[in-house]
Amino acid sequence: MRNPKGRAQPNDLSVGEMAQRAGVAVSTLHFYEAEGLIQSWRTSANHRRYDRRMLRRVAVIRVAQGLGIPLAEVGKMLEKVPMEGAVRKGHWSDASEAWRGALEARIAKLQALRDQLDHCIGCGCLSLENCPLYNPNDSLGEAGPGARRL
Amino acid sequence: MRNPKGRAQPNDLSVGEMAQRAGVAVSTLHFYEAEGLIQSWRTSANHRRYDRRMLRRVAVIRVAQGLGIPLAEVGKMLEKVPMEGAVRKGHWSDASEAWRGALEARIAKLQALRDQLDHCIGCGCLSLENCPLYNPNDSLGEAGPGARRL
DNA sequence: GTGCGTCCTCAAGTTCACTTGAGGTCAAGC
DNA sequence: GCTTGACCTCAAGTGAACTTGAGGACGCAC
Repeated sequence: MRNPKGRAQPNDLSVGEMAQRAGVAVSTLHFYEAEGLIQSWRTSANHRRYDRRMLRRVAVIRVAQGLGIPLAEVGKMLEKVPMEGAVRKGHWSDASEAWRGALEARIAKLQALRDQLDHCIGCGCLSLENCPLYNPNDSLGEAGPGARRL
Repeated sequence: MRNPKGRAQPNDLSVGEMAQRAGVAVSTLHFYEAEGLIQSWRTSANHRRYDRRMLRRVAVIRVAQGLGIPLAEVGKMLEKVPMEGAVRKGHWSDASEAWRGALEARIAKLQALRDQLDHCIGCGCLSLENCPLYNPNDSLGEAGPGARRL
């Protein structure tokens, strides 16, 4: 990506600037770029330059990370939002729609945990079968890290 | 732990039984035990036997895991509940109390994400400074995996 | 022309939460 | 007496999400 706009964009950000403004390490941006989550173009000195919209993408990635959603999922969601060309509001809302169900489920689960932690744990219903909280098979980032079965 | 009760407890569970009932792999139980999250005694054949209350501990661990809370945090919370002797309801509610604040915060964050995903992402406020969602420094499992700075 | 700061790449290291594998014990059933 | 199944230990591997380190390039300032 060697400056697709064909000219210098003084508003574009260097890695250092991006890192500072997004609150992440430079190495993290390198990593996200290698994973295809964000994109940059290069100056003649081979330095990265980021369009400001990448800031928004990074912010979304971090929020999702904070909620325990794996990068692969975030990546799928972000595919709906173009990196170049016009980004309409509709792109983002299309993307967000895909997450609504999972978010709702997560909220419900957390609320159930909060409301029932005393009672539910106290009464033993967390011993599995009857508990509304304990449902091993749900998706979107609930798998967690670690080696998985083949 | 060589049967502290001094006699066979026919209601106690083997690893296999525990694994099946808790919905986790046998290796996971070995791992949790090595981490001090659960406890067992051994038969004369050196096989593990679990008190039924360990089922509840495992369930709590799994729920917490599903919410992205790291094992170290879960361990601290579980320290409040004794592994042997009488477990009173108060033990669990004491333990749960420590989590309330963090759970509330998490719920609020998720709700904000749900309610504002369209608008917030669409309008660009996720570009950091103004966004109620994007707050890099909070605790209880929001750090995520990976190498950390020394 | 010599620092200094910022950037580059690529390989290897790290943490967490497990899983997998090799090699072995023990009790029950045929 | 041999196989089968469930269990044991200990070491090493795995995947995700990064970080750290080595070695080097570029551009500006003095």
